[in-house]
Amino acid sequence: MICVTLHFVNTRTLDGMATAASPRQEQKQRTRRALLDSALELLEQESFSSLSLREVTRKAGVVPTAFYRHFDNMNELGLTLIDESFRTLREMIRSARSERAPEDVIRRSVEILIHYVREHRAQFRFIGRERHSGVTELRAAIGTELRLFRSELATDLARFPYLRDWTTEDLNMMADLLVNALVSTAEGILDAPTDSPEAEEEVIATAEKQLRLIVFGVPHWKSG
Amino acid sequence: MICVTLHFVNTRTLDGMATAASPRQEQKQRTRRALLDSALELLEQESFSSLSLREVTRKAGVVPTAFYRHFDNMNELGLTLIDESFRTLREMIRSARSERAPEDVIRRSVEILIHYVREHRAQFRFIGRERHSGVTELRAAIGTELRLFRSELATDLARFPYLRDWTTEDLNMMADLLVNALVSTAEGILDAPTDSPEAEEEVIATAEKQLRLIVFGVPHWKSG
DNA sequence: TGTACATCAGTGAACGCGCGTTCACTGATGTAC
DNA sequence: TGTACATCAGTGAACGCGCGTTCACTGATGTAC
Repeated sequence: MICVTLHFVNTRTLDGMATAASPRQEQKQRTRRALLDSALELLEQESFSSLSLREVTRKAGVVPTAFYRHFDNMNELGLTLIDESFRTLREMIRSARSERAPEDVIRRSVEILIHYVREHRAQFRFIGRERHSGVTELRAAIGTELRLFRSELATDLARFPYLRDWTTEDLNMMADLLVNALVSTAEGILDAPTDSPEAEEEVIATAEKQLRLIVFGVPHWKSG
Repeated sequence: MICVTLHFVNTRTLDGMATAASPRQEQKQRTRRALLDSALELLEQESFSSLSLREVTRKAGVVPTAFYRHFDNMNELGLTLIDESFRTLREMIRSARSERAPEDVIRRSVEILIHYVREHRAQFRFIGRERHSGVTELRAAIGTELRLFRSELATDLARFPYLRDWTTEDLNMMADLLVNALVSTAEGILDAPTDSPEAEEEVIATAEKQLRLIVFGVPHWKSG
C-alpha cells in the first residue's frame, strides 16, 4: 500500500504533471471516460433510476463485469457525473463574474447561461432531472451542491451597492429566486424544439424580463 | 355494445346519480382505488419509471394479472394520478380565490398552499418528481397541465388594478415566476424534516418574502 | 538489453431474481324468463 | 319467486427476458534483476 502511494508520488514528480500516463493507465482512463459519457448520453432519454449497468457497458463497448474495475456500483458513477456537472456550472458562474462591468449585466448573464446549456445539454438535463429523482443519494448530493451554488451567488449579490445593507438571509432568499429563474430558463432551452429559434428567443426574452423584475423590484419591495 | 351503453344510461337515469353501484361495480371501484392509492404511496419513495406493476398489485393485495382489468398499462395509471393531482391543485387555487379581500393576500395564499401540501403530500411529491422525469408521456401531460395552471393564475393577476394595462405575455411571465416560487416552496415543505417546525417556518417566511418581492417589484421594474 | 515473474483491465459463462404479459380457469354476481 | 345461463373481476401457472453480481480466466503491460 505504502509502496503504491510512493510510486504514484514519484511518477507525478518525475513527469511534472498529474497525468499518470502509462499505456495501461491511459487505456483505463479511456474506458472510464467511455462509461461516464455513455451513461450521460443515455440519461438524456431516461432517468437514472431506470438506467442499467448493462446498458451503460453495452454502449461503452465493454463487457458488464468490466464496470467493476471503475466503479463499485451505479450510484458511484452517478455521483461522479454530478461532480463533473457542477464543475461545469462553477465554470459558468466564473465566466459570468469575469466580465468586468459589461454594458448590461442581465442580458450578458442570460447569454452566458444559454451558451453553457447548449454546450452541455446532457449535463444540465441530468442535473435538472435527478434534482427531484427517486434516488435519495443523488438527490441529496445535488441539493448540497445547489445550496453551495446559491451561497456563491448571494456573495456576488452582496457586492452591488444598493444590496450592501441586506441581511445574509435576505440575500439568500433573492439568490434562491434567481437560481429558480435560471433553472427554469435552462429547462425551457432544453425542452424547446431544436429547429425553432423563435421558441428559444421567447425563453430568452422571458428570462431577461424575470431577472429584471427580480433585480429592479428589490429597492422597492420592503415598502409593500 | 349498443345494449351496454343503453343499460348504462338507464342505470344513471334510474338512480339519479352517476354512482353506478351494483355490488360488483362497487368492488371493482374499490380495487381500482386500491391500485391508485398503493401506487401513489410507493411513489413517495421512488420514481415512476422504476415503479413496477407487480409492486403496485402486491401492495394493493391483488394478483398481478388483475391489474389489466383496470388499466392497459402502468402509463395509463400514471396519467390517472396526474389527473387526480391537478384536480387537487385546482381545488386549491379555487379555495384561494374564494377568500374575498383578505387582509393579507400573500400571507393567506402561502398558508393555503402549506395546508394543501400537508394534506396531499404524496400528490405534490409525485407531480414535483415526474415533472422532470424520464417518462415522456407523463412529463408532457404535466407540462400541459402546468401551462394551463399558469394561464389561470395570469387571469387572476389581470384583476389587480395596477396590472390592468400589462400585456398577456408579461402577465404570463409574472405568473411563471410566481408558480416557480410556489413549486419550490412546496418542495421545501416536502423536504423539511417532519419533526422540525422551525425548518418549515423558515420555508414559509422565505416564500412570503419571495412573493412580496415579485409582486411589489412590479410597479417599478420597467424603470430599470 | 533480455528474461522471468507480477499485475490487472477486460472476458465470458453462469447464477438466481423480479419483471411484464399470456392463458385457461373459477366462482360470485347479474340477467332473462 | 326460482331456475338456468351469461358475465366478468380476480386467480395461478407459465413464459421468456434483462438484470446485477460471482467467479475463474486471459493476455497485454509493467517490474525486477
